[in-house]
Amino acid sequence: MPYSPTEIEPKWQQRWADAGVAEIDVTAPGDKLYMLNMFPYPSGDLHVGHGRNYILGDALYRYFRMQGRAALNPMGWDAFGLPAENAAIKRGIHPRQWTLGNIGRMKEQFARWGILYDWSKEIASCEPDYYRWNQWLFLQLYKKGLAYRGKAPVNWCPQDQTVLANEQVVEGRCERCGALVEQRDLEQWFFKITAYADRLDAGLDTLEHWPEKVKLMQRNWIGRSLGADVEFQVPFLGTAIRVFTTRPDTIFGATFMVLAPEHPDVAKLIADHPDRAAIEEWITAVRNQSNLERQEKGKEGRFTGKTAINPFTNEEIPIWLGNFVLPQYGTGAIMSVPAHDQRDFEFAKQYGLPMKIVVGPASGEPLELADEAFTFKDESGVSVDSGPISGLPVPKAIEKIISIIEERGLGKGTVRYRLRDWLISRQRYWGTPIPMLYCEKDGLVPVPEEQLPVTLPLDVPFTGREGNPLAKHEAFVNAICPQCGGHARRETDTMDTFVDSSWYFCRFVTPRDETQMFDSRVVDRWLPVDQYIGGIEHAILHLLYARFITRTLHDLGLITFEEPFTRLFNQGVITKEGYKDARGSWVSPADVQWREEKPYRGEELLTAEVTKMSKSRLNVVPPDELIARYGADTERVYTLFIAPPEKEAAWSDEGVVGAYRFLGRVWNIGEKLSVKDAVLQGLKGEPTRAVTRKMHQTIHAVTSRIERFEFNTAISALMEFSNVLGEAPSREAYEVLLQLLHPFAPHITEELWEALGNDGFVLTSKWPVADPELMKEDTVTIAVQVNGKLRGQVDVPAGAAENAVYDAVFANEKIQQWVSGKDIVKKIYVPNKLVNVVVK
RNA sequence: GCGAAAGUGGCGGAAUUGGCAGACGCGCUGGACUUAGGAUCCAGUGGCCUUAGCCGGCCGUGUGGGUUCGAGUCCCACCUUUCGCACCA
Repeated sequence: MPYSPTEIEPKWQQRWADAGVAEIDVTAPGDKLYMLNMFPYPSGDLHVGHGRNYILGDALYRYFRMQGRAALNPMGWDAFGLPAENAAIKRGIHPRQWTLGNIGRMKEQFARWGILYDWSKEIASCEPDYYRWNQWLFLQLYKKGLAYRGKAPVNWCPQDQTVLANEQVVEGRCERCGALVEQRDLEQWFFKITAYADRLDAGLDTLEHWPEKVKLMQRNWIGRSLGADVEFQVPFLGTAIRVFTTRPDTIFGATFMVLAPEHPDVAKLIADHPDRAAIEEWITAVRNQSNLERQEKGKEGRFTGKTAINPFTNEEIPIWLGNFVLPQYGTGAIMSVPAHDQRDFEFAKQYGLPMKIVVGPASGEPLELADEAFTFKDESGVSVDSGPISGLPVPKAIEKIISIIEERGLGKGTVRYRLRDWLISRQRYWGTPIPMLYCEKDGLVPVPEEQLPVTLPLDVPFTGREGNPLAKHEAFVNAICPQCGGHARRETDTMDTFVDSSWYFCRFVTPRDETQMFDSRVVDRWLPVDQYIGGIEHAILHLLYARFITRTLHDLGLITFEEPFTRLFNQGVITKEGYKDARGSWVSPADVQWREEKPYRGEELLTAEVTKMSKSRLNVVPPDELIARYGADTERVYTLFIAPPEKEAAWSDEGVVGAYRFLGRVWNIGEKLSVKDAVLQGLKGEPTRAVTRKMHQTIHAVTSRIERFEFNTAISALMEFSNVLGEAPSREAYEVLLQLLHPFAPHITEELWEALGNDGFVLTSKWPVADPELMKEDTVTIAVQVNGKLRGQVDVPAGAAENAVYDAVFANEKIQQWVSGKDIVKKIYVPNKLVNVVVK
């Protein structure tokens, strides 16, 4: 019988499901292991690029099961979000219906890939029994002052008609739709993530099993910097303006001050300015610019006409307004040290402001300002012309000047963060309603916990215009104030979907609990998640929010851990060639003709570009055809074999057949072994010494490589083993091959396992253990170098004494040609398998 | 500009502690089987030279130096690419 995956795969998928092999009782004892793939947004059809993520997780899950671990592997749906609403507007289908339809299709797809999830724990964030706990969480944070409503300059996406978190703005554009983001002053809901900035930063040091890259990205995003707040007296105001600087050691070189145009003291400072109107006009223009526009326009400033006193030089320094000073960071005011800061330098040059050198190289050579500021950041620089800190290297100077600043009451050493509060409100329908009321009498009133959930009404019209459809739903908007019983208006903003995904991993262990967010005792047993798997695109947003919310849950006394994910793995994306026409539109591969190895559509030459697989680029490989032709096992093996899993990998339709041939060979060996013919019984005998050795080497290799996420080389080791087995089949070794191959190709291995007459699943069999003694080679090949050149090879028994190796080497005829009797052997090295003979 | 990672055949990629570079697979070449092959199986496959053939030799892991008996691997300098951040004082 030839290998026919389409016949065997559905059968085994059904059997696993019927046996409920992945369902786990979280209260039963066992060596727990919580595996988790980031729950997906149910956008519809999955392609082979998505498959990589889940196949990888499933292979690992099956491996841990065979190791005897009580492994939990749940799956759910990050089911709220904009695409559902856009589908509703475009196609008239309700977001819920669209979402549930996609979920159904994706579940089928997971099954066809042979992926095992514990579906008894499935959750969908768009269901009231899930999102009511979002609302409950919101109320707890509100009580603690960690959720608040505030007016702030926010990012507004004119395309999606909603505000965005800072994290969702990429290069000044909406991360989702690419529209240019505008700055607007709006009342919005925030989570006070900044209150946890220090803990989120410090916690990164405890994450030993996270990729360094992700930790670095988070660290940069949190942006902790040490420095000092210093007050500069402003005689005109009669008070001081406070600046933040990370380089207080350069304060003797602060020759002017720059305020953000939004700074609160600006109005007073320019009140009597002769050109007040012009300056105000400029300020308005700057305020309306996005960060991107500000940067593109270059540095611009206006002189206020007023001065401040440098507290160390006692000189009067001019106060300027500058578009490059950010209102949200530090105090919105800076002391400018043009000699030692590139931005200050450019500004000073542009407006002819004075510069003063106060740090020089440790060598003492004099400096001359040319086109750049000198930014000594370490011991390579020493303070000069700086009174009490002159002569000190930069780090020491910073330390000393801060203590002087504090002694003299001018300010203090401070830590500032780049991180800003998390804007969580969205003016969209398909999300968790924020459980707040606006009472005409009592103002802002939280919805009492016993009234949760605030259910999202389903009967709303989707026009795509005039903002949030929820606001037009009278029955939803009108409410009764729980405090005074009078009329209240319900908050119609919904929560950012990142709120949903910042605690879902806790819900999975007790997903049907109707009385609480989760059962703390069970959560404390199963969490933190032992192995979290997902794309690098979540390195900042999701992972930072999840770490933040986990800490708030900890502080609420609900859990005892602070970091939600012990190990993190980010798989790389799958790429494929796409084709663009002259206008830059993507062309369907079906319309591409190849002429002289170049892609054409009709007479038009197209350009080929390798990019991430995506629907819009028309370069997706749908798994259905692939599975119909080669089977899911082939896709699984190919996907894992293609490249190291953390790396980007280029999909190759030809490459797939390699995996298919490999499985075909494994199948054929099984055929030989299971034939009843007595003539072939000889094949079922004991494995030869060479096969036994290879078997143990392979067990060792596959085990250690799976543990290190080196799936590509784990599979190559299995290919080698099967090549050896093909020459000398043996049942014992073959069963081991099936077990080692199972995590990667579960269906074919189950089928062959059964054909050999075994009871039960391979999945539930015990992972083989390698015997180090049997792994060793009998002989060692010695390569001999004479004067650094390879001159011959000798086989010696493994573990031979040095003298025996030496004798064997010189008994070899070939080597003798290169060594004359007069030569003196100076050194002999026997590390593993290479002898190096050096002659004079 | 700042930060991080990576450069190995035609391609994806292997190479515990420095120890036979190119495992495994794709592709390619030749052969077998075929009405057919874009199916399957077998063999070969880094480059150059040498040989009737076996054998043999030289070069080779981005570039240039260094350490070492020995370097893809360690050290120094440089080049290139990718990714992340980007007026954060």
